[in-house]
Amino acid sequence: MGITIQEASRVSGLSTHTLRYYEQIGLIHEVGRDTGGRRSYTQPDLEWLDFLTKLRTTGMSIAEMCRYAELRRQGPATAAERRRMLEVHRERVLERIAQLGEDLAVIDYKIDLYHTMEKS
Amino acid sequence: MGITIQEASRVSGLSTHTLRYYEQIGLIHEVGRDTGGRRSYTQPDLEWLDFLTKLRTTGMSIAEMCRYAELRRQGPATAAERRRMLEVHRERVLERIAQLGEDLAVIDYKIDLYHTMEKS
DNA sequence: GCTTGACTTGAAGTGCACTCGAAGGTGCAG
DNA sequence: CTGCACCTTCGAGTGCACTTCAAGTCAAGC
Repeated sequence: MGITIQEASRVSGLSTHTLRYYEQIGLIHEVGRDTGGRRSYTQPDLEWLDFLTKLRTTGMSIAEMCRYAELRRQGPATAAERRRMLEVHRERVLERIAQLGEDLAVIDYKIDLYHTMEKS
Repeated sequence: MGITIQEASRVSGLSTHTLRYYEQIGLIHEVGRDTGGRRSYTQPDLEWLDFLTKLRTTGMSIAEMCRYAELRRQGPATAAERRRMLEVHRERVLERIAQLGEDLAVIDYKIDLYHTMEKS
């Protein structure tokens, strides 16, 4: 019914180690097991992993992701709180992008200086 | 002539610990000392720290910054190599910004979903 | 039936970038 | 002259996010 940890690793881009680690700390809840006790990842699992990865790459800490995952497990009653978490995170990402843009401008300026130096 | 490590910390936004650490690993070369052997930071030191901080916040590793600092110490002959390092880094930053933008769109979409959920 | 390779678990280890602690030196206020 | 804050060096410690290890289990191919 689901796919193996190897395939889930390939699809999600996370190592099998990381997949087990995420499960252990409660980021992915109760991944199903086949008859031999092996993990079996479903489509919803993979979609959740995908979203988790986006939170990670945008700089959310594992601890905060755990908090979000826990709220999610508690069901629809926590929807508003989860939304607020995402909104707070969204602001952080916007700030980060703005900061990167500023710093990039300085780096560009430096590169230009080097070009000028090399030509003269 | 220069300022104390406390003042340099305030101006640069780096802790005194970090300033000493950066010096120890060779990121800032030969910070001057006063008669009592205390560090004395000059304006060029502070400008260099500022640039280092921009490299850091844009994700350059300490190891790569050390490499850049070493080239800088070797003088103008290494200018082209330093420029190339910055150009490579620049590409990484651009990619990072693009990635953040994409992920942000997904987060925005999720926030929207929550709004819809809450209204219905 | 036996080997091979991928799976399971829990615990220990790694790398990065700091961050802190210990032990001692310096300079100024009272 | 004494206390006190702040400086020095060097080495050890911390937190995060994995990553690897050790020891054992299971299914498929020869």
